[in-house]
Amino acid sequence: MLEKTYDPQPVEAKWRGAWRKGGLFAGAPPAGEAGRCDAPFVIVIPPPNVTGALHLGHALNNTLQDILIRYHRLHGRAVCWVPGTDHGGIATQNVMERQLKAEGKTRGDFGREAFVGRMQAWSADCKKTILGQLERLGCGLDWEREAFTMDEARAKAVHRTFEAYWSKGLIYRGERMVNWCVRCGTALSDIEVEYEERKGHLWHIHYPLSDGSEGLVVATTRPETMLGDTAVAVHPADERYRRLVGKTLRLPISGRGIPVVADDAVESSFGTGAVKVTPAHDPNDFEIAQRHGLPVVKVIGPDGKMTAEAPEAYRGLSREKAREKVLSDLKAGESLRKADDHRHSVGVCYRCQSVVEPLVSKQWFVAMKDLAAPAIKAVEEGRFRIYPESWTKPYLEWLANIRDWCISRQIWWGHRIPVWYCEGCREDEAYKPVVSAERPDQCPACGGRDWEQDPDVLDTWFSSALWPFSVFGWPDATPDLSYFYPTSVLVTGYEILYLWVARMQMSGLQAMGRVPFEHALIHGIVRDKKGKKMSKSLGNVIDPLVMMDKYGTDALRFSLAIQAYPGKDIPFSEDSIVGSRNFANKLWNSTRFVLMNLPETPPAGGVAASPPAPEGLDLADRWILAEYRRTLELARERMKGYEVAAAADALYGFMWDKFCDWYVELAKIRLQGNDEAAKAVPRAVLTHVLAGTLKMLHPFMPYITEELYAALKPYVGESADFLLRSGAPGARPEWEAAGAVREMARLIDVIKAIRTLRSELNVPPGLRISVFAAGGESRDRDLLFKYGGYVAFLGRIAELKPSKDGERPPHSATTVAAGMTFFVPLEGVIDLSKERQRLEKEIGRLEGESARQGARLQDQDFLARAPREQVDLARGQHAEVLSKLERLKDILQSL
RNA sequence: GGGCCGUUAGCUCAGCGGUAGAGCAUUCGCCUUACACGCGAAGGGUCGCAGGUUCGAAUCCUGCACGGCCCACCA
Repeated sequence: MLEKTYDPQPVEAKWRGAWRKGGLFAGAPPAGEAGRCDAPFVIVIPPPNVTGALHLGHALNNTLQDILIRYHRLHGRAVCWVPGTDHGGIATQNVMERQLKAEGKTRGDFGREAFVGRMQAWSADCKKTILGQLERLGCGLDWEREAFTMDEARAKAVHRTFEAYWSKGLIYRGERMVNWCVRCGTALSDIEVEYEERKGHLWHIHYPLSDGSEGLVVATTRPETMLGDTAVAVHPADERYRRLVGKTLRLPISGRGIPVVADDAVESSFGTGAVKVTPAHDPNDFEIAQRHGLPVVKVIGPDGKMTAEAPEAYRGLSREKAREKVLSDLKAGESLRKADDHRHSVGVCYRCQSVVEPLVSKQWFVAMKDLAAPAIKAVEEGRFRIYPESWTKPYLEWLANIRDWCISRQIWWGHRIPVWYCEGCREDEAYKPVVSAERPDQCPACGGRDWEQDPDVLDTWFSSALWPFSVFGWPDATPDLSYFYPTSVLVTGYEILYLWVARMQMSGLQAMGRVPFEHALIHGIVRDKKGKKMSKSLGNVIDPLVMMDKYGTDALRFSLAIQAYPGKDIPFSEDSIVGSRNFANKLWNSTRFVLMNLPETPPAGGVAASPPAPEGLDLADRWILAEYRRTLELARERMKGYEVAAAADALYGFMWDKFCDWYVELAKIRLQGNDEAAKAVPRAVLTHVLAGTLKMLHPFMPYITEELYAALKPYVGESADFLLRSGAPGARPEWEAAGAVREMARLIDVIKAIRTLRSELNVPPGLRISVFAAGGESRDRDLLFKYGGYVAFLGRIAELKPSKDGERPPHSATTVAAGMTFFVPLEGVIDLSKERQRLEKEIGRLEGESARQGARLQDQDFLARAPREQVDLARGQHAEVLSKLERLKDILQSL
């Protein structure tokens, strides 16, 4: 016999081992060509970075994927879910460098090779940890396929892609304005910069003409960059400055002469309408400089300190210190005219949050326009769809306005750029380096053998972009690749829609000629209950591992799933897990109940193997079977549209409200009776519906459902080793009959009315009352007395009888339901004034409703234009309310 | 500056043309032999505001307010 409450830990451990041992999650292409017409359902995991442990975001992301994978496997599809991890470039190196710092060391102390070796060892540990945690989450990943974005096979894919882009002219190297993270010491791509509104100042600085006369005032938020100014720009149509265009200004502090130029990009209404131009440290200024042939003076170096090109007194100062000094020097020279408070957005590194420095430097880029075009087309032609659809527009707009992708990073952890420079030739202006994964042999130009590889590594997203086909062995033409590509759906958060999803689409279309996945399911971010992002510094992090320990994995999964409406953030708190834990317990106990009522030795073939004769079915049986089928259909429909949360909700509601609260209770009537023969039907129905619901819930709560289904298996006549191998749950239309849902609704109406009456009049729960029914249509009366047992059992009624001549017995309370009046004699219990109050309240409520309905039925427009069934419905409802009212008023009168 | 999403019960959210639901919280009553991680009952909302379309709007359209997010070169 099962314990009274569900204890997740031993159950989880047991099945985790059994699933792996049983090879439940292996997916392989069928040997012959025969099976290939049946497209498999395939997901590649968004590979977690090898930086640490699983967080709630991973838990959500992978729970959703596992739900889809298990759901499709349950429904007979061949499935494959590929596990793996991402080396995570900057982010991972940062974590390591922080560790080193704690030891008082830097990566420089190790040297490149030793450092990478250490990273390798450490990341291998992380990999193990993370994959182990995913398994603990219950993820049905095909463990044999584990991939890593920086393993040998993926390196091959990276090199092949680099070569392909290079030979097509899509990759180039150039001296351009990039976003530079001073702290990480590397360039970033445009989308790796986050923008934050910050308080700052708009400084007004006076630049005199070179002859010492008045000149003009510029406005800037970054005064320290003035040391690198090479011009001042004004709008060509700006009357205020027209006379100055072409003149030379004297740059304060450094004393250099710089020209005033006219450029359309200047907004006359902003600041003073005159812009200082610092081509080396501002993307706009860089463009202005290019248009006017201005020199580029780099005053801030990659280390964030002032360079040798800055005036002597500034060299070596940090950006921040330099700003202070510039300001005080300007003040001293009376050049600083004004300082306004000014809010503006500041770019920060998405990995370390430090302020990004726009810097001109030599980097590798991918030209994106030609790659983006097919990706746009794929959406327009319906080959790629995003769920929820609302992300489609931003996605397309981003692609349409795409900018070139800076792919080189000045760090050590990553794929080394496969480019080699011949020492003999590289000084040559026109020298073209050699692209090759391996060290080249002889230089084709000079015959030299002295090579140096480009020191940079590739953006981590470069290898991530290849993931959906690199995991299947591309660039080799493997059977896996032809069977599993394109994959079915990608599940991820909206925060990496551009960073990753778009780039996979582009590279997939480029390399394979087909989209890498047909659908993208975009989920939200897990936040704390106040809607704040979880972060260690805020101390609001909920650790999924702790939650799994405390409430069980299934509870964690279900609480995430039932809140995961597509695209919506999830405000998560421990409370939401408690509810799901309780639900798990509900499943546990309802199964316990069913098992208690089944024979100890299962009959051959089980109790639910063949349908009972339809005439043997009671109303409750027919009703639950109809509700069950409806729920299966609803859940499947929702899963088809990736409405995972809505599917979970449908199953939850059915299981708890319909099955447990009503059917199980009604089944007790027969199960607790003495008629042994009468027990067969509820046993069969309970078993059938419960087993099927557990199956349907299995993708959401795999452990507990596997455990419970295993206990139920002999009674279902099932022999498969795992639930997922036992076929999809089916309804039994042959067991159903029309009208059951309507009839049960009538009876539920009556039962609820009687329960309410009892509760409101404080009738002791143990007191078995008598109930007399009067009035009503014969159809309802027949139903009531035919199933009087239901009402009596659930309403705790000793006798349910027609009232004599429709009279109200003395000292009785009254209620109306299903078109009938019910009298409950309560001598000694009933408080007359309380009963009067109760009736008055009910009458008041009904009168309001009746008035509203009446007005509607008076409305000629409604009668003339609304569909017939709506009018009939309204009439029927009104009649019912009126009759209820009339009867209650009579009774109130007679009190 | 552009775009997207949201604004529904105390809280968190469903519903998205037929007159408002869930979970949690609250109140009352129950250890009714599956489950107190439970059962029964109750209270609580002019569905952000203003117009419009419609017989009928929380649901569709327009405008506004507030909140959030994404994008954009506001020096």
